[in-house]
Amino acid sequence: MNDAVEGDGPHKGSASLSSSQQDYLKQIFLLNDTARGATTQLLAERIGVRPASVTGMLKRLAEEGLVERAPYRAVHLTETGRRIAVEIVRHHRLLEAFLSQTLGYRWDEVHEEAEALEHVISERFEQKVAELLADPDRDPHGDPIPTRELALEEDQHLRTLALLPKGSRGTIRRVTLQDQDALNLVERLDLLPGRTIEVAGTHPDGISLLAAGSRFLVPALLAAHLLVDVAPHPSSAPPKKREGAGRPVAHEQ
Amino acid sequence: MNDAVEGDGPHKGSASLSSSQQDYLKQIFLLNDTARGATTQLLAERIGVRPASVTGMLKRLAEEGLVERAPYRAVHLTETGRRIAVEIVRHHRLLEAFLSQTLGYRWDEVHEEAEALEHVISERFEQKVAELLADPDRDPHGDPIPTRELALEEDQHLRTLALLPKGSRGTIRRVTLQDQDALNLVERLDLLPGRTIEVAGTHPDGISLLAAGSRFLVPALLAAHLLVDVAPHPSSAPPKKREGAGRPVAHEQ
DNA sequence: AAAAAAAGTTAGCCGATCCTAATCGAGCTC
DNA sequence: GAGCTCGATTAGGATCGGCTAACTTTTTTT
Ligand SMILES: [Mn+2]
Ligand SMILES: [Mn+2]
Ligand SMILES: [Mn+2]
Ligand SMILES: [Mn+2]
Repeated sequence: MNDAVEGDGPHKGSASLSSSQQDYLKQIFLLNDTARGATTQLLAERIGVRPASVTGMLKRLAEEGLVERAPYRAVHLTETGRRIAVEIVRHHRLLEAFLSQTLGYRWDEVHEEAEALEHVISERFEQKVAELLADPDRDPHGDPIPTRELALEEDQHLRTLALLPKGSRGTIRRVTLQDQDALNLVERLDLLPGRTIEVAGTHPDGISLLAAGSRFLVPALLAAHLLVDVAPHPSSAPPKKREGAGRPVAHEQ
Repeated sequence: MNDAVEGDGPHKGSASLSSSQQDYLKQIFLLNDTARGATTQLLAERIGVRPASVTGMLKRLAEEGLVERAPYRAVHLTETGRRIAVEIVRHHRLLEAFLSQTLGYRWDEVHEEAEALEHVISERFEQKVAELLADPDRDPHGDPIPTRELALEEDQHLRTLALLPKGSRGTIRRVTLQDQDALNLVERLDLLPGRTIEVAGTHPDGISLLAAGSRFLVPALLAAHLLVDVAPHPSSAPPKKREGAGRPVAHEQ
């Protein structure tokens, strides 16, 4: 069977690739600026297949000039591959914003639907949605939406909550999680993008937080995935030395 | 590869079938209340595959209890198969209404996009769109949208423009075409659903029409696909004997 | 009713994507 | 630096949904 959508256009657009290929490219892209890089195993986990399948697909993608790889090494995207990957990330995040804002999806419901739709919508759909939402630059999780020209803003000033010293204050801007349970917890704790918080203390198993008057513990695993826009520290509270393991933050979408 | 979406639920919902299987069921449904029925050849044409592929797929669908067939005969849907088919028709038409009304797609752009999206949206998406549009009962082509409970209104009072006698007046309600060129022509002639028309004369090669002041010829092939809500004939103009071949009207979606 | 035409089916094949089991290699441990 | 361990690859196979070519059945024509 040929899952690939028609339209083997001149520019090798994402439209000529199967959903599966698109997912591989997207995950390679998302893992690329991560500590370990896009390894066979991580890709297998993210995509939900066995490592052997990843090896097979990477070979095919390499043949098509979308990735560059050396056996036993992490893969990298070619420029063409990267363009397609970013295109899909744009679809995904734009769709999440759309589902949330226009269709009234709950915060934790958007991801799954976008995961399937991202491969199917046309450029026209993308365009119309972008218009309708007036070119949003963030999805509901705070992830930046690549522009129409596929430029992707980097969140250089954001810092992982897990690494903030006691006394830090700031605003949660991104939640880089996709696990349903984790998302539900974030919602129950009201730690959605926009929420202002203050670090009340650090512990080996998490971060004690002050937000909206109450104080509670954010598990370390969760804190590693909350990116905070740190407020310029008030002169009265000098920054403390940070602590906690610098576990790499893996983004989804 | 396994194209089928997960979710092998208890009720054998459409979600456990591949897009391909869904398209077969849909086309069988649409051809079923047609003169020739769902034959291998017609299915092959509609779906865009070779007849041999249709035979193969029908066997698989029969094994799964979705169709009943006897070799060399037209296929029929089982009750399960029908339910799934109608579900997909609902998705398709609801999506067309949505693309048109919410995203501002042009009349002739909606079909193709809906063709792909129909297999991918969740029940939640369907639900939210139906809410947003306040349960529309027609898509932009005038095709009835099955209800949430999958009831499908029949257009018994509508008649094919091709068969109307001279002097008939009425309102175009449905355009059962999907060919892009044909759709464009319909739009140029301004024969969209809602347009009031009067038959000025019948010819072997088409129907002469009075609409919005101007008079023009509608090719027979087109006229066969325009369904008209005929106005009660004014007492002064007695109905004439009809003429023209009773070519079966094949619907898409 | 025989022959021709059209429609449908079968057989054999292919490519895409997944799997398991077995093997191989890279990089850390001692 | 010899192993050991874990990650990666290869080999072989399954399934799905297409295709072509050849054959069979039905339908139409003569
Ligand atoms: Mn996806
Ligand atoms: Mn997101
Ligand atoms: Mn379809
Ligand atoms: Mn329609």
